Amino acid sequence: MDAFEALAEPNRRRILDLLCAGERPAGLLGKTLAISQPGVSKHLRMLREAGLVESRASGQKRIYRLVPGKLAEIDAWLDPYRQFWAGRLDALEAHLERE
Amino acid sequence: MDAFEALAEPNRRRILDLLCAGERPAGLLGKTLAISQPGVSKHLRMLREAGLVESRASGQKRIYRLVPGKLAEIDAWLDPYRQFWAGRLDALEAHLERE
DNA sequence: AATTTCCATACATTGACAGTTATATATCTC
DNA sequence: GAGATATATAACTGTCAATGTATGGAAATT
Repeated sequence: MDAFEALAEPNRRRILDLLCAGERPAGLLGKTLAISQPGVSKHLRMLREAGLVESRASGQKRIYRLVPGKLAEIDAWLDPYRQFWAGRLDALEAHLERE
Repeated sequence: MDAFEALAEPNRRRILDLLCAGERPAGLLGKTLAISQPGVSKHLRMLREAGLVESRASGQKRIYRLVPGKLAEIDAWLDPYRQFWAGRLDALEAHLERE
């Protein structure tokens, strides 16, 4: 499961949104988002396999935290597209098309 | 099909990468990426439904072009996460956690 | 008008994933 | 150590996407 696939699921994005505010135990994530316990656990597993989160044990609990590296990669992937919504390169594009 | 789902498929991202260099007819996209003709057509349909591309007819051909709006939305979604890979807010996060 | 080109769509198959239920494992409390 | 809590995993099911094959339809060519 790569990062793009992991982000395709809305609940997983909501989990990341919560973790953006700081690390959280798995159970709290499930309760906050009203997802079943096995549901959260599997989403967290996929987020882990995608490299988007990490976990550590703390007593009975597993505390999850965001790992920003993969999101930074996506941010970098977006880079060539930024020129489009900046709207600055219509003329350049037309020029390239002519060649 | 929303934009995140559309981006989950590697060939669709490659299509967008090609369109980033300028508009292209469907057939050329398929030939460049070595995808079957129905394959490209269906990927393009999903990209259209996700609002990531638009097409216009030109004779027999359908010319596809990038529509940057949805990518800009994803860019905006990433915004709260940028603080993480900037690495500037560890202290702030710890502070928030203490409350 | 017959043929070719370019593209979309219908159909069928396969595989992956989301959700539920039930169970297993580890930790904590008493 | 017995029971309760927190999490992970297994098994099952329904749904949907990805792909291949075949077909349909519009525009260009002859």
